[in-house]
Amino acid sequence: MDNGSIADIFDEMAELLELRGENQFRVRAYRNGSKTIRELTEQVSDILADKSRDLRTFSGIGDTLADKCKVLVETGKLPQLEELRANTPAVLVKMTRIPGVGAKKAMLMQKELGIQSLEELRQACLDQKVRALKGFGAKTEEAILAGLDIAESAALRLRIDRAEHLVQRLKNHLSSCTAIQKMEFAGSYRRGKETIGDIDILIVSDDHDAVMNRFQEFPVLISVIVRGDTKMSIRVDNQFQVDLRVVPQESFGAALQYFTGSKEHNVAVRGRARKLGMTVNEYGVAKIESPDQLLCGRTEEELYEILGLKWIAPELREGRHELHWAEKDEFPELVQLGDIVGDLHMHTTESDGSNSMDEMAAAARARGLQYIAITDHSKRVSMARGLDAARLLAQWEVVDRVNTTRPAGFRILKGIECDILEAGPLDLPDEVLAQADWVLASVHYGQKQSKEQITDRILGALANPHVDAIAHPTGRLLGSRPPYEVDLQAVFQAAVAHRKILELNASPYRLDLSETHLIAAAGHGIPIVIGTDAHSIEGLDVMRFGITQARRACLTKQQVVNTWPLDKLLEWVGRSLSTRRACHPKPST
DNA sequence: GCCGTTTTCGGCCCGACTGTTTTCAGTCG
Repeated sequence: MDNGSIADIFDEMAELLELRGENQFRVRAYRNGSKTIRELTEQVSDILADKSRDLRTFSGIGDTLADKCKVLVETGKLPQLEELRANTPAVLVKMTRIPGVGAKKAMLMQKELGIQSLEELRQACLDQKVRALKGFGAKTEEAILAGLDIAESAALRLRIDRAEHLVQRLKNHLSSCTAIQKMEFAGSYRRGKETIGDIDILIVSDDHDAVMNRFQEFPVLISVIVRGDTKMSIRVDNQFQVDLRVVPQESFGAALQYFTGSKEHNVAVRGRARKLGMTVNEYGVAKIESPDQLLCGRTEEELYEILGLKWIAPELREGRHELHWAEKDEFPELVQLGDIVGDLHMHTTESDGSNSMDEMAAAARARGLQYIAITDHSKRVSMARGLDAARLLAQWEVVDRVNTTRPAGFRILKGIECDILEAGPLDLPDEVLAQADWVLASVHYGQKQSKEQITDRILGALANPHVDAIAHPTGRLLGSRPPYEVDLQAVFQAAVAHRKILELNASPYRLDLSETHLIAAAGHGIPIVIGTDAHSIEGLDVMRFGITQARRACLTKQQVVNTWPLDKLLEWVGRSLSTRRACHPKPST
């Protein structure tokens, strides 16, 4: 059983225990354990197999959870979970997805009315049976009826690019409101997560009503969920939720810190504050004995400082190691967009891109890049008019010619995104690949194959001396296609053995490798290339999403190969500017 | 269920808003 499955089981335990009204700290313990397991860079089974190691050394894992891990790895099942499942009607979990319905209300409705499905719940509301329950009323019943549709489409999260678009629209809409003195977008959007569950807006203003009235006029607003003195939440056209808070100027930093989260980060920050005799809320920091007397709160910097911490980049606020780093001011030097000097994954009109090589090169130069690789598809990707050997060699002749006329300080690399065929071999012969400056290998077909088959295909590509990197290594499309089955541990080991690079595909549709996988890859010392996979000039601009993802995975400039000068990169992959790979074979280890 | 520079027991982050209540529980973030 892999770590993800164990983590899923702990999450389900937490959900079921919560439904049963268990101690909230016990529930949180399962969630914390799940998070720790999910983010481990080694397999739990490997750690358990090593007698000199102990799972309990990882934070959040104690005697009980360590035992449960052992049972899961050995038997693939957890008796306590089976028992909980058997004794908890499945409809309860579904009911809690209705906004405003939590464990208590769900339990009560299920028990008193014998509800077995959401459809039965809908009927009970229509029959006005729900409003008769103790603690319920007409308004609650109406809210449940309205929320049933939302529950069906729950788990909706926006990709980061779509969230960015919504943020821009909100900014444009709100910026005309003169009552707004200051505005910032917080939450998981500010932390740069790959998908966003809701948008949080923070505003400083003396006129709360004016701000909220303007917010209420947002063109795609569907409904107002709540509106109080300082807080307002709306739902927009695609059921997505946007929260707005109006805070005083002197609390802006504390509020920004609080609403940026993550929840786990905030729990850690507040826990630290308590140990120091202080308490933190969204208005500021105070001593426990005089909670009304704020010590600070105007900026995030002063909030962290009073707790003995350096300011923490939002991308790092996930309740992992960031407080330890902030305490000692020993942060990794995170890669930045300005560090990027090359882009090694892009397409042109030769395959399925919409701009020519010349246009892509000019656009890359305009963005300050020093080198790019043209990596059109190989022939297997017939839908995309993939290149066979003859067309590819012809393209490379053009590249050679263009490079002689280009100004110094910019170079196009002869590249290819070569398919790893269903049966295993690469889509182009070695003698062709040997003439490339840069070879990406990737899986596009046969994604339903078994874990062994797909892993073998990728391991085969890594063993090929002409391949430099594996592109989008898990093949996922966020929100629409799960990753294919692949043994990434084996891929990481092979990448190390063959000195290969792995891609972080910066497209917001992919962001592949994921943050957790990047952390694991970096832990193995594997260099990462951040590629845009651009299919047009505009596609080059998705580099920023890749950078954010890399920063969340704590990658430094040194770990990202397209921050390196071209000479260093080519030396690393075993080529020189003037000679072919055949003359300079890559070392085998 | 986890954890420890006061602690192996007794804590565990904190506030806004709503609806159903006559002072607060439930939900959410």
